[in-house]
Amino acid sequence: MAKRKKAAKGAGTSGPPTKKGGAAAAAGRERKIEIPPAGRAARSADRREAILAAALDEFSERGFEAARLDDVARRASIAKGTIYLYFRDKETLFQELLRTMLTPIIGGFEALGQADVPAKQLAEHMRDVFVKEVFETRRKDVIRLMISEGRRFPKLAEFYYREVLSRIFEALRAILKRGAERGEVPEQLVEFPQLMAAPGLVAIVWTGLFADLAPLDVRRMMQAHIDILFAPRSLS
Amino acid sequence: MAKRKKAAKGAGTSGPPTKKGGAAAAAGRERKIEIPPAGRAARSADRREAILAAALDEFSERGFEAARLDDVARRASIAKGTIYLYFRDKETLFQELLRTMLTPIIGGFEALGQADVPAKQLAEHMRDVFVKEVFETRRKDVIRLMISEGRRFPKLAEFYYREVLSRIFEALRAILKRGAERGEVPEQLVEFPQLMAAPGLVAIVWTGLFADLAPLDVRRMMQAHIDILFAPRSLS
DNA sequence: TAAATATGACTGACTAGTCAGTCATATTTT
DNA sequence: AAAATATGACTGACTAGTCAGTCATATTTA
Repeated sequence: MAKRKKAAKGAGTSGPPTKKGGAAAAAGRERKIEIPPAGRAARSADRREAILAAALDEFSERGFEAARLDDVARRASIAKGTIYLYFRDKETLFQELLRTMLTPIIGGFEALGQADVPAKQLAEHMRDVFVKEVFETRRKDVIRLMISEGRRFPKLAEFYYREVLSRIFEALRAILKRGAERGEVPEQLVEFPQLMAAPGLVAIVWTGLFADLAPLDVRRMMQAHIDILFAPRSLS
Repeated sequence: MAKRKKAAKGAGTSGPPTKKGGAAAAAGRERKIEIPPAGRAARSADRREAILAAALDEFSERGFEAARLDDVARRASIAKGTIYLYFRDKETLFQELLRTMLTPIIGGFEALGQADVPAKQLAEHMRDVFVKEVFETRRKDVIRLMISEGRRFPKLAEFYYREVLSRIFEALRAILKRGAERGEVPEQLVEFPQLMAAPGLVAIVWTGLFADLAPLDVRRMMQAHIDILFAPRSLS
């Protein structure tokens, strides 16, 4: 459909593709298969990042359904069509966003599983990592998105479980098991590491809903939790 | 979201609107027509319930934005327009749904705060109530909706906090305080009753996202949690 | 090196559809 | 019959996704 060109064609400022003398053109047939110019590649990566950043803002402010790609584009200072050069569709953009933000946190937690240190100390370190790397960053918003929308994206939930949660819990279990053997920690925690991570979830959900109504001192709550779990226990 | 806010006559938060003179509609607190013919009132209440039930299905399956009122109507076996005889708009329907489902659970929990029984026993009773009245009912879905969408409905979050959470936590605090004084329970819990309720949140979120991937025995998890919290403790 | 040519990233007007909310009409109740 | 209810076709605001066209930059040719 001819849309309607507003711009008057500039009377051939620069020659449009006139096939011109066939002989000469035929010469350089094949394309050089070289790496794309650095400039373009870099620009491309920047664009992608800008889109993801804008998407994070919009998605966490309005939710997946209500977020408008027009707004994402505006926020990223690009045209809407450009988004589709980088992501197949809205859903893919959403999923890529979560994947991109969540993947990096895995390594850090996993490494902790190895260290052979008193469990309580490890727990306190994990709490610090959580507060600093998740709760005080945009990752908190990403996890909130996961919690809010994950149900409608089973693939995403699976990814999150497989790539993030199960690994963290694996590490956690190792720590807790060692701790339980030394009597530092109740045995039940080994079976339900969720109980160890629960305050992190509470923190994210609570602050999302009631930050103004009833502020929560997340760090202190997590400390209290650790103090309870790792308190010296009587023999049972 | 609502596209255009027209005058939106009549239709309060609940009850069929009296379309009559616009003035009359907004009139008194209580309905003008008290003790309406049984048949009518009953039918009306049924309709309202049917709509709410259908809305719960649709909202929890698709989320607030994606849920279609056409589907709600179909599910309730009524015409779409009928919904608007009972609820002002989609948002009101949503909020009424949450209010209606959540309000009843308050009483039960609050009553527990009074009983003078060992804290652990109370905790186990609360767990039973939670499992039976929340986790094994549709209320679990309602709370999931609250968690997922609450952020975009600050009024609703406030209602939930004021009418539900703060009351439950009040009762919880009373129990925990007594328990702490008797040394049954660590003192930190009094300051952060959230730590007591955390497994409930974990249960709802976890089963929503990972039910298939990694089933969770909620009852046992909650029991483990109670066992940890109420384990005999060494003097500190 | 400069001019000519080719590339593909980028744009945004546009299409095709969706769905909340309305209202003229129909049905039921009194 | 009149009033109260219910219906569902209809409207129009809104938006995901498309694609013909542009233009800055890269590549080739002279």
